[in-house]
Amino acid sequence: MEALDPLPRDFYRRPPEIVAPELIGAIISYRSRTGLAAGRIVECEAYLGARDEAAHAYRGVTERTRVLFGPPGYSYVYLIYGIYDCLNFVTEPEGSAGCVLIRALEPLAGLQLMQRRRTKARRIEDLCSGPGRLTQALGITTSRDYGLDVTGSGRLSVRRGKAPSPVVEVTPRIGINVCVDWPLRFVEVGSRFLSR
DNA sequence: CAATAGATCATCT
DNA sequence: GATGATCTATTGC
Repeated sequence: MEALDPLPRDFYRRPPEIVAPELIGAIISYRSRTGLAAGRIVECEAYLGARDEAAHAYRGVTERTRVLFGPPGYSYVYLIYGIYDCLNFVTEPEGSAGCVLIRALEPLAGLQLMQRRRTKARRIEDLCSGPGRLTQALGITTSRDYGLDVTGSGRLSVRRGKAPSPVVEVTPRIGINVCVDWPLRFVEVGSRFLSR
């Protein structure tokens, strides 16, 4: 797993609607004190920044959205509904604020660790199938993991997946109430590990 | 199986 | 003071 190269910063320095479909099949790994956990991205969504009313960056720079306007290839983590953390990767050149929300993973490594963090998950399919679920399974939190460089070998990294490339399908995004019809959600066709 | 309520708090108005 | 890029448990058919 460590043998695969991380995706370079240039990969992220492009529009999120281009980066997102290419992230399907890529591998996220996270090292915590208790061990390593990793999964393959099977579902994600693009958020476009200034041209996208559903994006956090739409209303400009704030304390929370600061990293979104910085250089690409960093983590944007935030708390939603007071309970769950959501993981995004910053795209676009510095000054422009696109990002990709990771919505579901196919668990690959550290399954036992994930299981321990998500005692409510009864099946493997429930471990990482949702934005709040995967952060819980990996142990990612807003306070610890905001603004990490994911292009190196730090505790959070994203690596290119193995061939063959997955078949990707586009659908509208989930859980928002503006720009509802925009085709910016990307999933691996036929995956058992998607969110509902 | 589908619909719905409740949890819970950082961020923004 | 209102509002979420969600998840789970519970209720009802």
